[in-house]
Amino acid sequence: MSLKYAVLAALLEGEASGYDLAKIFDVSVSNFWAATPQQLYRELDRLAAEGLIDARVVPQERRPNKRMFTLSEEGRADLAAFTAKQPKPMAMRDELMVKVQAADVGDLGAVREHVEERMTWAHGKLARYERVRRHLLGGLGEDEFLAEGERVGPYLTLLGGIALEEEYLRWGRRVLDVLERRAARAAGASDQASGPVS
Amino acid sequence: MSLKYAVLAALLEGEASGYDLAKIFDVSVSNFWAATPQQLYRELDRLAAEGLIDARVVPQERRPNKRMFTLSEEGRADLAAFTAKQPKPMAMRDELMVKVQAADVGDLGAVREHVEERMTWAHGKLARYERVRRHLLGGLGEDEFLAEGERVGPYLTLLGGIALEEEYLRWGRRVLDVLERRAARAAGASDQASGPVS
DNA sequence: ACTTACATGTAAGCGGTTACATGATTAT
DNA sequence: ATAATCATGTAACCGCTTACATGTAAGT
Repeated sequence: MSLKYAVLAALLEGEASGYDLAKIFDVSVSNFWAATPQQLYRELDRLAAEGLIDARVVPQERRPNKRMFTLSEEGRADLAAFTAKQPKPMAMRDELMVKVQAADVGDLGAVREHVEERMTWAHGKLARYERVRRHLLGGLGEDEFLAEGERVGPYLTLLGGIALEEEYLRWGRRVLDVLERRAARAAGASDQASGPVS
Repeated sequence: MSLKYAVLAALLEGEASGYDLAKIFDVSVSNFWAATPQQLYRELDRLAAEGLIDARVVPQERRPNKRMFTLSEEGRADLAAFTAKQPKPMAMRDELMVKVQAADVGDLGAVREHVEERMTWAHGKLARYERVRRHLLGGLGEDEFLAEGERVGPYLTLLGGIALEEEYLRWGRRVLDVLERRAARAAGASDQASGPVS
């Protein structure tokens, strides 16, 4: 129900095609709103039908035509009204956490690998976030930007995303440490079962 | 598709009714998997039909009968196999973040209030997590528990939840600080427009 | 008197996911 | 050669959310 507003908020940054939005959602919005390209295309159709965004078709010679979308005045007003309404609580779904929760009765080694992969991913995300951050700051120092910049919203949500990934990394290191000790203990226990080495 | 495994993992803790699970999901699983009671009741029906959990009806005199569920051997095996499979990436949907993202063109004061409310909520959640934590540790020190405890999974996901909420609080303080300065600046700008106070 | 806890259920509708389909261009 | 980028779209299905429905008992 409010992918709608995530899209309108993304269009505050300026005109974009469905494809552009898919990328934007992938690199910077994904930290608080997940959406697939298909969802975006359908949502854009609806928003255009509602008059909250304006669409224009840009013919291209060597590529498929594209539709570029801009926020309409109605869309901007609707978005502004949305900011005043009570937000729904955050909804999260993370399979990795379910696997960690069940790690003791599952495959300890596999879970450790999953955690490692997620940490690698987090590093990549942080690198991309850092680039977005520099782009947003546009050469200004953070304090200057926060005091003088036109829009701080995207910067603040980005800070949230960065903090989240960094926290994820700290947590991941802890988990790996504990699970490794578990695996060692299990190995030790089976050594004992088959007779300790004198 | 894998509320399924979140439920099976929750049943590792022991027999529970749908109602019990709703509470468990509310106080400790919610940090990585959101589910409503209705979802749980339907999922439990399915899991029982699949033979992954065993159900028994407990007649009660002064209350509605309840169905108590336990993980079956098949369920335990299925869950163990699940831990070895590649996890899907985390999916998050947070309206508050969308509102912060659009704060500059929306209602600054309302957004600040939303952030404050969410911080109050986070404090409550942390207090509950702390209680769950002490319960899990069962009097042991953390290091002891991690080395000797039977199951560390639930403790590790709890640590993740705690870290997440603490991070949320730090981020929230930052956001409030910046948005307050914005509001002050806006007030200052309108002072200037209507003539500064000498 | 009112609210919270206990304990489950049906049904409609919306939103999200997955599979499939097309087809040129640019980079490795 | 192969993969990735650009650029959209349809259709089917599954899962999730919301509203409604029921009824007792204990606590404030």
